[in-house]
Amino acid sequence: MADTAPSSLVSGRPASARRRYGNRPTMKDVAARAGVGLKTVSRVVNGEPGVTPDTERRVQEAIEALGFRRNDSARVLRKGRTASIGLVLEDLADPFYGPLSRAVEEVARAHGALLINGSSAEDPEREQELALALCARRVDGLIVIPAGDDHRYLEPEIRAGVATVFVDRPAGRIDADTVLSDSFGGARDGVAHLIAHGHRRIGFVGDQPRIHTAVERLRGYRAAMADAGLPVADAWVSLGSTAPERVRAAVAGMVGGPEPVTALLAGNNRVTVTAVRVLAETREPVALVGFDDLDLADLLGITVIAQDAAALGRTAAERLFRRLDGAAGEPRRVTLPTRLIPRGTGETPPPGLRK
Amino acid sequence: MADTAPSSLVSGRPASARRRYGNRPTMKDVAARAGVGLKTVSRVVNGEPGVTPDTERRVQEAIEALGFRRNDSARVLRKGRTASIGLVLEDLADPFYGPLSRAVEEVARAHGALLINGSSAEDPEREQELALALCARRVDGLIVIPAGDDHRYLEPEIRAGVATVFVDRPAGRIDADTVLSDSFGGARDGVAHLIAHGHRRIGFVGDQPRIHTAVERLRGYRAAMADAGLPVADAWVSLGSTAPERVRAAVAGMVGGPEPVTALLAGNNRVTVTAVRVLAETREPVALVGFDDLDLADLLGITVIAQDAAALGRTAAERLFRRLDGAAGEPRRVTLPTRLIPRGTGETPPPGLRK
DNA sequence: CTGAAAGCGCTAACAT
DNA sequence: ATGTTAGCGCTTTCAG
Repeated sequence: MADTAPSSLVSGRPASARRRYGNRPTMKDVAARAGVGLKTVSRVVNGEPGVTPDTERRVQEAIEALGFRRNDSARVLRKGRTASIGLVLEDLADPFYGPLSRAVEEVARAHGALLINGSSAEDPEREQELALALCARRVDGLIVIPAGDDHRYLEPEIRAGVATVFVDRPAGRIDADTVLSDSFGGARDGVAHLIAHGHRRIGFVGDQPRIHTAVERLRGYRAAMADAGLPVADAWVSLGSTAPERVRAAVAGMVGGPEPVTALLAGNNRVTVTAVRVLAETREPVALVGFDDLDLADLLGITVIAQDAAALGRTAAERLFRRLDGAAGEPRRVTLPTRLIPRGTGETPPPGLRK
Repeated sequence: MADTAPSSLVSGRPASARRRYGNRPTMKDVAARAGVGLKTVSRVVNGEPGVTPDTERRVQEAIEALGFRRNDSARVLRKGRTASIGLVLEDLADPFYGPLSRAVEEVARAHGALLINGSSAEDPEREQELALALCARRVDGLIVIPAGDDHRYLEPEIRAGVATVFVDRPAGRIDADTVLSDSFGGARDGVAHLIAHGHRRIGFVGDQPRIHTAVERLRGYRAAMADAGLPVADAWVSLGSTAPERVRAAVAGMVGGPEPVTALLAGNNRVTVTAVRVLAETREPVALVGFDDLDLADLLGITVIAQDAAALGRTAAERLFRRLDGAAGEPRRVTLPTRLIPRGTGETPPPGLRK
């Protein structure tokens, strides 16, 4: 066959020479089979006008017969838009981020875009690696839940036109659109709630201090205590890893120390879960308010400060697509409110006030 | 400037003519700035050998100065592999699928691939639309948690070389690699557990009958009852939507009917959650075993048949990449075991046997 | 209404 | 060690 002929002598590439994409037919193949020009196939595939019904039918038949499917990689290269966005989050397995991601996906879908997810595992390097890999794939936009606190590495990308929105935590050292929950206000409200129920010695167990929300929630905790004129003992505050062992030790220290707390604010869902386990074993009941709602928390009667993870994702995605649609203007910061849901653990009075 | 000159007269495209990808520099631009050939830039970017340290440095400088990042779309077009895989699941917000997806992501990452997620919302059409969109993007492989029961639409894709693995539920009308949990065995064990604790009238509330796992779990339920020589009243079995209202009605009917059940097998995590809520309000305690583990289920003392969602995802992804690495052979079906975790609700004896 | 030609940005194959 | 050329499969442009 023509296999050995120099390619410059044959206009078309012989079918047997196909290798890529596991032998997939191309528009050229469809055109040849339908006896039409390449562009006509393109028109049919993309539903563009200017094709007679008869021609269209012949092309459709060839498409069916060959099992053709448009190669979007090539399309993307030509068009310059991938109709996909990237989402860098901490851990897709975390019940907080699942709904957030799903909400982003729904907005993307409404805009005809696909979503590429990546988990940073709270590792700044991995966040950067992921975000840049997504940029190399030329996602149209990027939504980032930061693990690190320096996002200058994204500057060239943003300048090059990658719309970028930060969620849940603010960007570090760059100015960018951001959507946050009101961590400060939520924590303050939670602690005020405990104070209103008679507590004076209240502890706070939070995430690592390099995480923005952890610091904000601590601020909220301190603000509520200060507002009530209450002192805060050093032993009542513990920031660090949310690994169960660490949290367990922190909680145990607070309830078992010389100045034992009678109530606790748990800094996020993982902390809450462990705190509930530990407190189930204490003799005196300890009041608890957790940041982030949990499945089944109602059945367990856990009082929480709920964030709306889906709203966070939706808001961020909508802002992203508005930018992609050409919205100009300064980066904006949106803060979504939290909601205190009393369910029992937060309304337990301190021992002294008990009936 | 040369802007108006016909492009055939100028070797390079003037910088002002760039439009795509928001004005991004290309390798050509980098080459020009570094005063080297295009291929040399490619070598540096890809870490290929055969570049003097000095040349490399000059190229790196040009890359930095221009903020160049390789366009993977073009690379993909040329190489024929996208280094990405697709995962079509039901709902990323479901606590069962989050960990599954995360496990797939980890395996993908180990193979240098990105993961594109899509939620079918249990809609067969949407599943197909998503799967085919992923194929059009030329994902190297596809992992599908089926919503529909006819996957012949994937035949051309599979023939064209898209490695495909089904998880959690089997493929419909095509033969393909599949990874499942042992729904039948798990349900049978769960019901046997209840029978061993003295129950005779046991109900089953499951998902819609078009969902494979629902049917399998029902089979397991019936097998255990039959093994014990127990009859099954029609009123004790209810398949359908897992929406809270539907489940609530089904459970209420079973515990309040003329032949009230003393124990219940909940067909999946959503059913379990609602069942727990309903049963919390009944006068007589009703025993419960739930399919799928839940966060905090230990604190609530809910006995469950646990599936390992992460193992499901990991196993499927590993099979996928083995296929991508060239593994041949017939499609294989793997069934992962389930594990019964007694925590209380499944060990409650029926009223007659109570102390 | 239809098609030929150019080229998106990159890599493979082949010079030099 | 470095550069040149062709072409991945599609869309854009422009000519019939």
